[in-house]
Amino acid sequence: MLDLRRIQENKEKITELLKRKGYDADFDTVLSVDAERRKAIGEVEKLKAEKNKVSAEIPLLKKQGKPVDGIFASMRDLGDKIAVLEQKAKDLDQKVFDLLAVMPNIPDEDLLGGEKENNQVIKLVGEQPKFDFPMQNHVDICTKLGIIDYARGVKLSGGGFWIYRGDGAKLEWALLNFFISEHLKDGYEFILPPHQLGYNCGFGAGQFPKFSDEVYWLDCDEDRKKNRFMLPTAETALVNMYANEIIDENKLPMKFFAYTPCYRKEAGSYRSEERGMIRGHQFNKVEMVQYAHPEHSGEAFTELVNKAASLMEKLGLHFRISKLAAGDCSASMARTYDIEVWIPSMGIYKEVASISNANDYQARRNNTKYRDSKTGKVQFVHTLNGSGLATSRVFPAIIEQFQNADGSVTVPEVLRPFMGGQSVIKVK
RNA sequence: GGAAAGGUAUCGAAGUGGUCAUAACGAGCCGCACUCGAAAUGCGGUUGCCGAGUUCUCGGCACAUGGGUUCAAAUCCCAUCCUUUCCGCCA
Repeated sequence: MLDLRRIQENKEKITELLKRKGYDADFDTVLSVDAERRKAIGEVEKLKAEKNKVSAEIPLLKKQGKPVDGIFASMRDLGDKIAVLEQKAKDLDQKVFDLLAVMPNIPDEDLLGGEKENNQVIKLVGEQPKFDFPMQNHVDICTKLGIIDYARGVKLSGGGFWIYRGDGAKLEWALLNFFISEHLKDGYEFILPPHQLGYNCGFGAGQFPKFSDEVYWLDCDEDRKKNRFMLPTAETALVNMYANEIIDENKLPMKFFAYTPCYRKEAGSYRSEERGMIRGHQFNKVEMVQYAHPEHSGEAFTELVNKAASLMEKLGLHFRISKLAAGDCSASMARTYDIEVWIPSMGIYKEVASISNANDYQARRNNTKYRDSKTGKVQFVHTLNGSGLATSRVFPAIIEQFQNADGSVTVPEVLRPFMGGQSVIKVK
């Protein structure tokens, strides 16, 4: 949610920044509706003040035995007038809210405008592996090794689902355990949230109302606001834990991570170009979230990027870090860096982690505040999130980057303690 | 799923149509006094949102949420949500 006061003061600047995101903001409409709203509120409050004044006098008059019937009649009229004006003010307030609710976050000033083509690679780690044998893609390798059962996954649930089995399940679980153990070392609190969330969580995270068709809905009430949905990322849960609360300033920054599956419709994506588990309806992810003091959210962002990158480095994978152009950042985010892993069979880098700073955008939507000791005022916190990491891209990258001539796959050293010391996955 | 009780500030809790909503009473927290210091004690302070003029003041709103009755609702009525206890069912 954008700050209307800030828009009022910096209309041109913010309009220009949002243009970089490809969003054409109509601030004149919101501001004029808001002016109407404030005027209506002024009128209502004036009448209410009068009503309150007279109401306070009634018991005194009664005590003195003076007649009050005439006053009752005029108060009834006043009440009717107030009701009409109040409804008007309420409608205008809702209108301002609705207009603001669909506006994306303001991108940081150092971001380039435009979409993916303007993303900047800011770091390249390792190098593309060379194979002196015919390279295979991860779907073929996994199928031959019997560690991912795509066919039976489809049988159970349709396209976009698969079954991890045997060493595949062990490798997946080892990855998650490795991530978890690293985050625990860094002092992040481990959270296992519900996988079904209420509408308010989607709104608070900034995914609703615009993108509410991209998640799986449960229940069958016609009103979506009464239903729950399967979380598309643990961020949606973590970022709403302190909604409507005032956090002690000295508790900031608060650092969390959660493991959950992520459930996404992924409607309209090109399955044929993204074979195997590159894009599924359910994938596992460990997600990091920080609640930060506004003055220190930049440092928190760097920390999250470094944490995600260090996981990739410890796995020994070749990857790069990209700073996203404004138009490639999601609506809620002011800045995003992606960590992208090399998928040899596709010849491209695929996102395994996305680290973002929402600034106060999410906190404004779900009312998450802290009391500032300097000013004594309550203010919105900054929320940041980052994958740490999603396995569904890391898994194929491991399979492909660490494949051997005989069709086996070498297990990264850091994962071996979580796989009972197993160093290679081969046909049984 | 059935029954009962309940939801008021940071916490406990009083208030059962108006003259007790910053909201009694108790605790916490902050400041001051007493003290060499601390404890104890005493005194004072301690909600958020919105609007108007803007270092302060004035006004409005908020007693789970949304409606209703009334000149007037924390209080009466309806609906919804949540909590606790008991019963039933159960991985």
